Amino acid sequence: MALRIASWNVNSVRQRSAHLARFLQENQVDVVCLQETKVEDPDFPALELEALGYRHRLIHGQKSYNGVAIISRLAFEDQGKLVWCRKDDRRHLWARLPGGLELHNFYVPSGGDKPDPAVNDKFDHKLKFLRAMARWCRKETVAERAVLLVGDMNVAPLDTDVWNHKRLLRSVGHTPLESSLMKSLLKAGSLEDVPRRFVPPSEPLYTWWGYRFPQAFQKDYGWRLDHALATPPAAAAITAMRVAKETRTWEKPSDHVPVVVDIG
DNA sequence: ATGACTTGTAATACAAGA
Repeated sequence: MALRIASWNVNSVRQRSAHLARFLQENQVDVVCLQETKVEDPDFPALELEALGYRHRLIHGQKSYNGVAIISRLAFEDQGKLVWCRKDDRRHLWARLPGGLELHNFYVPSGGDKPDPAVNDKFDHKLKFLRAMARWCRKETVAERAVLLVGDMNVAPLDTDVWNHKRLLRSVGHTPLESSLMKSLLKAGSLEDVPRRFVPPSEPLYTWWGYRFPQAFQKDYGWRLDHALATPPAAAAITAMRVAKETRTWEKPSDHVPVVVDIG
C-alpha cells in the first residue's frame, strides 16, 4: 500500500490549523506527524481535521510547550509513547500503520543558547536525548524492522544543512558534537538519511528559517532541522521525498516546513 | 557584539524557541 507521510513542526497547532488543512489537502497526505503543538489534549483542533477525513489521531500535548501528534486517514494497527530522559515532556509518539511500517514522531530538545552541558541544562538534556535515541535503536534492534523516524531533531548535521557552516559551528544545532551524535544515531539503527538520497549532500537543503533574522527566508538563511530516517526495510520501500518549502511563504507561517515521504 | 520575531501565559512582561 502506498502511503504519503509528512512531518511538520507547526509551532502551535491552533495558530496553524488553516495551514495544516491546506497542506494536507494540497498534498494528499495520508499521515502527518506534528511537533510543537503547544496545546493540552482536550483543546487540540481535532474536529476540523476529522471533517477533512483525518479520523485517526494520537495526541500527546501539554500547556504552552512541546507536544506531538500523529494525524491519519488510516487506522493504526498499534500505538504508543515512550518517556525519554525520565521526563514526560511530550516529545514522542509512535504508531504502526497498515502494511506494518512503524512510524516514530520525535521532538528533540532545542538545547538553549550555549553549547556547553556544564553550564546549560537544556544542552545537557539535548545530548542525553540524542544518546538515548541511539541506545534505544540498538536495544530494540530497529534495523531489523520497517521503522521510520521523523520529526524535529533540532540538529543540522551536514555542512550543507546550514546556510553558513563555518559561522555556525559554535551555534547550538550545528556543533560537531551534535553532528557526531546524529551520525551515531544513524549507525545505531542502520538508518538512511532519506532526504539526502533525493537531494545529495553537495547541495543545500533546509527545513527551518528563523523568525528573528530579517528576511531569513528571502535570503535563504536556513537550517535542516527536520528529518526522516529509515531502517533498511523501510528505506527499500521509499520512492520519493519532498520538502514543502512553499508553506514558509504563506501568511503567518511556521518557522519550520514539512518533510514529505512516499513509501510502499 | 547582540538582536532581530512568534507564541503562550497572563495581564505587562517573561519564557522559550534554536
